[in-house]
Amino acid sequence: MPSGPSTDAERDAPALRRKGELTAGRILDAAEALFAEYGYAGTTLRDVATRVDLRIPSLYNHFASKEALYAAVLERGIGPVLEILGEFNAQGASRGNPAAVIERVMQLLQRYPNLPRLVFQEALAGGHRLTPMLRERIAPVFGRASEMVVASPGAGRWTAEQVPLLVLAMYHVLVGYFVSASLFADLNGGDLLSPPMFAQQTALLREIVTTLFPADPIATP
Amino acid sequence: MPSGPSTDAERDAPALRRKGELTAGRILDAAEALFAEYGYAGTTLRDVATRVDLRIPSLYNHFASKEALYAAVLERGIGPVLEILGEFNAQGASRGNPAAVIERVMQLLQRYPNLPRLVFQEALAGGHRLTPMLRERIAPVFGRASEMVVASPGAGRWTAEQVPLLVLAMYHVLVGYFVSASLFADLNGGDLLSPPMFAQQTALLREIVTTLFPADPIATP
Amino acid sequence: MPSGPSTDAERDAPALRRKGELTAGRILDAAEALFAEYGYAGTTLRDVATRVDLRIPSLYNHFASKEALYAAVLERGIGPVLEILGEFNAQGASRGNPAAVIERVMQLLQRYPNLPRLVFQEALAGGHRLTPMLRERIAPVFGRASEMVVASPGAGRWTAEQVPLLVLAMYHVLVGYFVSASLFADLNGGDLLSPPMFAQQTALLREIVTTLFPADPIATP
Amino acid sequence: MPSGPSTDAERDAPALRRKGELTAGRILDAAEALFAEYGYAGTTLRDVATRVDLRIPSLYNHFASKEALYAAVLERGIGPVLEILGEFNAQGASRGNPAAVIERVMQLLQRYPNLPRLVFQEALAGGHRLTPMLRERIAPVFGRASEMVVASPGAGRWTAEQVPLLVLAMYHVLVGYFVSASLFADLNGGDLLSPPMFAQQTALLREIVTTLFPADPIATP
DNA sequence: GATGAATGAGGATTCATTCAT
DNA sequence: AATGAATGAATCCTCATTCAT
Repeated sequence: MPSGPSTDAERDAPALRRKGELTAGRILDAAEALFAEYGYAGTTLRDVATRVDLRIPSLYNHFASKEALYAAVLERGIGPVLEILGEFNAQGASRGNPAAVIERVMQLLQRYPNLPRLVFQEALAGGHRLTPMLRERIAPVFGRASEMVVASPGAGRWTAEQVPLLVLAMYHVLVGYFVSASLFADLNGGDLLSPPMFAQQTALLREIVTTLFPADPIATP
Repeated sequence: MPSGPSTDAERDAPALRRKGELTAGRILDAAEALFAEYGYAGTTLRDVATRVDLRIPSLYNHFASKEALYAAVLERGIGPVLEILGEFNAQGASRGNPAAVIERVMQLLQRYPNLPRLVFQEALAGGHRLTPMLRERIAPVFGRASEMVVASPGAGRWTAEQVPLLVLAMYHVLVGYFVSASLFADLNGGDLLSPPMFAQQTALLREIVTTLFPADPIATP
Repeated sequence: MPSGPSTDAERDAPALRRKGELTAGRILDAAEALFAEYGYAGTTLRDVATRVDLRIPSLYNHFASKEALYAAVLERGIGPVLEILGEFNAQGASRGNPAAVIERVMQLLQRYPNLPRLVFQEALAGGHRLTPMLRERIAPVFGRASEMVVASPGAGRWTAEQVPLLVLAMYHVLVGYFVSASLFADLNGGDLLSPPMFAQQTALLREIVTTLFPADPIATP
Repeated sequence: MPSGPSTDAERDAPALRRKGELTAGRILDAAEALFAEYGYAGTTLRDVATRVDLRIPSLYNHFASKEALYAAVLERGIGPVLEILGEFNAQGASRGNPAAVIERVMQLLQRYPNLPRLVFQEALAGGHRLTPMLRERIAPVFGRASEMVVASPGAGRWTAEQVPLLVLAMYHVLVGYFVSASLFADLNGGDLLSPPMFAQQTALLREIVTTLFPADPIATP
């Protein structure tokens, strides 16, 4: 049980901190959505402030600059995903079941739908704004993914040089799905982010992976 | 009898027009590269003008506004590709050889490396700036691609509902390759746009397609 | 019991608001003089800012746009005059003493010397920038002035159809005096806005009105 | 009968000159209307060129600059009126019939309806753009008008100091009628420039003048 | 005489940021 | 923590003007 506030002076300190963090969170939420949709240059602090019903200068009480806010958004968004991927790889790389990984990642992305778009914004811009730290943490994920593919039963059909490109391709299929959602809705009418469509995409991915990495090693003599 | 009156105004028009069109072309080149890299909001007319070694107001002699310039870039970039895809589909849909199509498209994209990035910029932004005209011309390409997949020999393994998602996935693999080039270089060190890498990617795609749509339907019992 | 929660945000609001309103007032003053002299198109925000010793963007902290600033100038300038005229008419229409009205209006205009020029700028431009609200409030003033003329003792010499034109003529004499001041100085050398000249003009107007509307109805059989 | 063009070389010279002057005239027409409505600053060469269906640089074949065009408009507009007023005064000053003068001026202004607005634009701006030449020619008109008033039979009621103000007032009544036309239409609904309204105004002016300067000096003891 | 292309100067407006309150 | 006021820098765009054609 938490101890209540004792002296008069510090009475509301924790409450305030809590409130402050709460506001910071709301700012991050708003900024994430806007950065994902309009990119860094296309997002203004005015937009962010409006969404949080604050005045612009108040944002500076929580983040030192627009760049810092952007970095925080990326960190908060990418960080957890990287961690989960990391854990997953740690346990599972040996078992090497690509289909299971992909399913897990789809679940992740469903929960963080802005993430793929943020990452793509970055990819388009050359990633120059990614914190070096973030970069350092993204690279190994790619590496481990490649290792996992190599270790998978059906990997025999692919050469060592093809594997990174294969991982890249899978990454594009996964992430592109989210990025193209609004354009696809425009052209085709279907809402890619709706649960049924999402389930279909997951199933399709499973099938694709199973085809490319047949679990039955007999198929690849 | 004097020769028919020729308006003074039109005397030297051709020469001027030629020069003007040339400049317009250079502006489009510069704008295309910049829009592809920095997006619409991240690109300034100052950047464009600097690249063409013109002063900003001169741009307005060729394009009515930044938006109009952007539209012209998209039109000039996407237009030809759509036409080629259209022709290709027209002839080939019957034969339905996805691998060949993909190879052809890779060649196209190699010649227009900015195109995929432009399209993804649009996809991220929701495509709101795509001319309705452009929209109308993109949709059928997707449609015909789906038809072609359905008509291909190895299509048996995929349901009708899966096909559009499958096409979307292939599209992401194709296009994403170009978009991620700079990020990939950062993480992995390899230059995706170098000829050898490019050849490898093409080969990989062929193999993927052959696996997903085995030409010999017997292979998929 | 603690006193009700007072939002942090509103703590020092009054002081700030006071300062802000003061600045807004100074901006209005400067803009009024400039709009009156150079018109809407001929006045730049740079001129306004310079007069108030502010930088241009600061103007936008007080007025949303140049148009909004112009509207505010008109409202602040015309509003009070319309109110005073309204009150005056309300009391005096019955007594119907045109000479008194004119004298009162002259005093008003002397206090708001920019007003006539603003109004004339608008008249020349077709009044398209007058707020509909302002328009609605100007019309009745003209109407009541006409009624007052009709009700005046010496009105007998003018037909009903002539009255509006007569009011218009008086309005032009009144307002034109201020508008032509600088041109008159140029041509004639006299300063129309100097007190003695002003007194003479007032006397002249009284005489003109008395002649046109002789208080002694006997003179008009 | 005029001699036709003789040698081949100069064949079309007069025709060209004629055509050029014609174009210049059309430019002046367009510019006059625009300057009258929007003022000097509010009128752009683009507007003028559009009205004449020319491109902007062509205007420079006829007028050296925007200022020069403005000066030419004023000269062409005010010049004839000044001349006519001059002639009129020359003959009539002795007879001194103000009512006749006013009627004549009204006819003039009806033919040059943009003139009053141009002049008022100038008055508001302080007349700084009036050619010195124009200034020199305007002043004497005012002077002679004053003399005429003094010489008129009913002048007895006005002091020498009042006369210039009286002339100024009459001038405002005359000219303001045209300036306020569009605003009046807005407020009152009547079209001041329609022939019946115009006739009424002329009649009213005659009556006003007759009242202020009774032809029968006996009436003013 | 007419015009396309080019441009310096300047237009209104927005943006990210700071500071006092 | 929140905000009104202020601002330097930069935004897109327009304007009057020139020049080669």
